[in-house]
Amino acid sequence: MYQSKLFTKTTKNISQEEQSRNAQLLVRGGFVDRLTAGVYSFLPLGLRVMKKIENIIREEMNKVDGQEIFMPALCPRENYDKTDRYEILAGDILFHAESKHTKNLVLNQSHEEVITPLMKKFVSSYKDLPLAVYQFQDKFRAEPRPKSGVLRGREFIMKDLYSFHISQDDLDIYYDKVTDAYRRIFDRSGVGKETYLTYASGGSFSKYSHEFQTLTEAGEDIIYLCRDCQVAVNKEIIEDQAGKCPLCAKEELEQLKSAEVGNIFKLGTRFSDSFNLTVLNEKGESSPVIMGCYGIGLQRLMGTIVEIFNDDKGIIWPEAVAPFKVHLISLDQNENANKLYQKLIEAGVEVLFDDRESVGAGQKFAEADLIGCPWRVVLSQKTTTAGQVEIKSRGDEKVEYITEEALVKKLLG
RNA sequence: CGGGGCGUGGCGCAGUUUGGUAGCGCACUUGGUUUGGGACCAAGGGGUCGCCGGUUCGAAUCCGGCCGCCCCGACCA
Repeated sequence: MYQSKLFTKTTKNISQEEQSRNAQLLVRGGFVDRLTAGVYSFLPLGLRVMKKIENIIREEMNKVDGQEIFMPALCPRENYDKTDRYEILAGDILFHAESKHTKNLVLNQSHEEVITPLMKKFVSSYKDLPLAVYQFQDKFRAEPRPKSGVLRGREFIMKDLYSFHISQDDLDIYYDKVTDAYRRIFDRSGVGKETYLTYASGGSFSKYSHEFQTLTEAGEDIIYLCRDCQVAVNKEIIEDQAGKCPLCAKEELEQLKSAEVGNIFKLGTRFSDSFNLTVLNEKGESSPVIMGCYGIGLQRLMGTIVEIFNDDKGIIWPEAVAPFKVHLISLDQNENANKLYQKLIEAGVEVLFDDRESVGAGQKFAEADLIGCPWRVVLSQKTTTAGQVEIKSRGDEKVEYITEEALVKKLLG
C-alpha cells in the first residue's frame, strides 16, 4: 500500500472525547473514527487488523468443526417473547428497529433467538448431532454508558459459535475443545500470556460460565488469579467460591484488573426448551437438544491488544495482527524504494510504503512508530550509498544494516 | 440512573467572570526553501459559537428549557 494514497492520515490532535489509551492511539493512527458514543468506523488500517483477528478466529473455529454462517441483525420481537427475554432486555440493552412498516423488529444483541429456531428447521435426529455453527456479526447493545474506547461499544462485531448436542457429556467434551481453541486464538493474537481462563457468572444464560480475561488496567473486571493453576475467579462470583481457587482451593489469590475478551457458556436446554428444539434419540424418543454458546468481541480484543502493546510513541502490534508486516520508509529515495517495495510484494510480504514526498524524516518516523508495524525498513541516501537497507523492529531501539537479499530472507523467515 | 466537567472552522483550544459583532495551533490551498525524529517563510480559503426560546439598541457571553459528549459510580449477554 502506498501511504501517499492511504485513506486517512495520522493526527497529533487528540480528541478530548477519547480518553482511553486504546481509542487515543487508534484514532491518532487513523485506524478508527468515532461516529458517536460507542460507535466506530473502521478505516483501512483498522479494518486490516480486524480481518487479521477475524481470520485467526475463523481458522480455530474451523478446527473445532464449526461451520460458518451469517444470520440477520434484525429479529422479530416474538422470538424474544418466546425465550422470555424481551421484557428483561427491552427496557435495558435492546435496540428497537421500528419504522413505518415494521412494528416489532429488534436488533439482535446476541443470536440465540435466531439460531435456535433455525436449527429447529434442520435438526430432527440424534444423527444430525453434534453440530456447531458460527458467524461474525454486528451486535447491538444500548449500553448505558459506552466507555473505554473500543472495549465497550453499542455496536460491535462478535464471533458467536453455537453448538448442539444429544447429551450433557457430549457438550462437556466439545466445551473443552472450544476452550482449547480459545486458548490458541488468544495465544496467536498476542495476548495469550496475559489471558486467563476465569470462572464467572452465567448472566441470564446459566448459573456459571467461563471467561477469558486479559490482564490490563483498562479492563472493567476484577479477577482473583491463582498463579499456581493459571486460572482465575471473577469478583462477581468470588463469594460463591469462598475466595478460593476452584482447582487447588488455595486462598491466596491475586486481585487484578482485566478485560473480558471471550466468554463461553453451557446453555443446556435454556433456549431449546423455549423453541421446543428436540431430536429423536436412538430409541425413537424425543430428547431436548443441549446447547453451548461461545463469544468473542472483535473490537474488544483489538482494543485490548492495543492496551497491552504500546509505548509513549504509539502502538506495537504483534505480528499476527499487524496491519502490515513492514513499514517501508523512503527518505528521498523513491525510485530505489519502489523497486524494493515491488520485490517485497512479490515475495508475499505485506508492506506499507511511505512514498510521500516533501514529508520530513522526523514525521515519517513518528508516524511509523504510531502506526506500529512490526518492522521498519528505511531507504535513504546513506543506505543507498552503502548498498544496504536499514531495518529496525518496532519493539526495540537498535537498527541493523543489511543487504536487500538478507532483508527479504529475514522477513520471510 | 446519581455525581463532576464540557459543547466555538475538519481536529485541538482561547474568548464567557465584566454583552459591542470571533481568535490561535494543527490540518487544507498556492508559491518558495527544506529532508535521519511530528520542518521553515510568505500569501490564502473555511465558523448562523450544540438546539429552541427569552432579556437587550446589541448575545459565543446573561436567563429558561432541551439535546449531545467525556470522566467517576451503579449496570454489564
